[in-house]
Amino acid sequence: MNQSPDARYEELIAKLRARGGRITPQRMAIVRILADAAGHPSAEEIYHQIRMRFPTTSLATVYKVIAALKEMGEVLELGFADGSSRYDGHNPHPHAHLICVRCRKIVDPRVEGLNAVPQDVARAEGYLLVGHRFDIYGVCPECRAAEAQP
Amino acid sequence: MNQSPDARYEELIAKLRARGGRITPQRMAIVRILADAAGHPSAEEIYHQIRMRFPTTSLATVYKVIAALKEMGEVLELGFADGSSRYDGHNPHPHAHLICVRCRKIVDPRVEGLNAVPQDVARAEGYLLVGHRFDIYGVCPECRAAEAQP
DNA sequence: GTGCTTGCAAACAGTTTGCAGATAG
DNA sequence: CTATCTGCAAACTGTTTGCAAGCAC
Repeated sequence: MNQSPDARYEELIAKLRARGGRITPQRMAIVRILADAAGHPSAEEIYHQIRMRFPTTSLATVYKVIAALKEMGEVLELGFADGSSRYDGHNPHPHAHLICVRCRKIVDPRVEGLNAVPQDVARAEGYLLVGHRFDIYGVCPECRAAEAQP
Repeated sequence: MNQSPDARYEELIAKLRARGGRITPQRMAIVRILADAAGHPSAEEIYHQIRMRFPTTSLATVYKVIAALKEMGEVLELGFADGSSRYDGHNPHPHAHLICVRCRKIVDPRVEGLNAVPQDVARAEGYLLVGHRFDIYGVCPECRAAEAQP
């Protein structure tokens, strides 16, 4: 999961093809953006980036390609209460996220001693574990500095 | 926070009044439902319960009253990716939730060794902690039994 | 050539808002 | 009496869907 953007790109394209999917220019571009992304882009952000190279690409296509990758378990969707979503194409397994409430930046922090918690809690209550989500909300260093002298 | 439904009801009404709010029959009924609720009702569920007693109450009023209680920090909103929300009128502080992906039931599980994690992670990354959210997804015992013989 | 994919536009759903009339204090 | 609250209906917003045309294989 700590592979290079290029390797991740090739992997996703190969998995799409193995599934019987067709490799269109739009799909290549969307997968490229997901593989290169340092952060957790939204559909709109992917859409705007795509438009630089393929100006006729539609937002609907972005959603459809992401949906296919989600079904394959290769993209993690972080859905928010306002109906918007952000996507992680690098690490599709549940992991903690640190979210700036001011600039909406999302990073993957290192978290200790959490791995067994979901399974332990589920078992204790008689549940079959399916997944989990752990979001920590805060103000990032840049936004703290910006708030200091507004 | 482990008070009786009646005490919680009185507390919420008193706080609404102290804020200069007016205590209408609709507000009394909505606060009653939140204070009595064992689970985490949705706006629709509150709306349906209200209608048994005050059949002219509108969904908009339910949302407006909940919004006022949220602003006062007395109700915790759990917003989901589909745009829907569930509300906890008992414990407005962030805490873990165990959510059945089949029947959507939400319970508050006991979780060990998590208290310091959000603050530790935020500090380690230079963030100012604002809050957090920890959802564990699973299939509840009742739904597991139901799935065994469909 | 076949059938998956694209792009447009309309639909969707829970929530929010504007406003006129009702009402708590 | 007057400012807040209610209820209706319309608006909002990111996402999803239906369908005809396009294109990968």
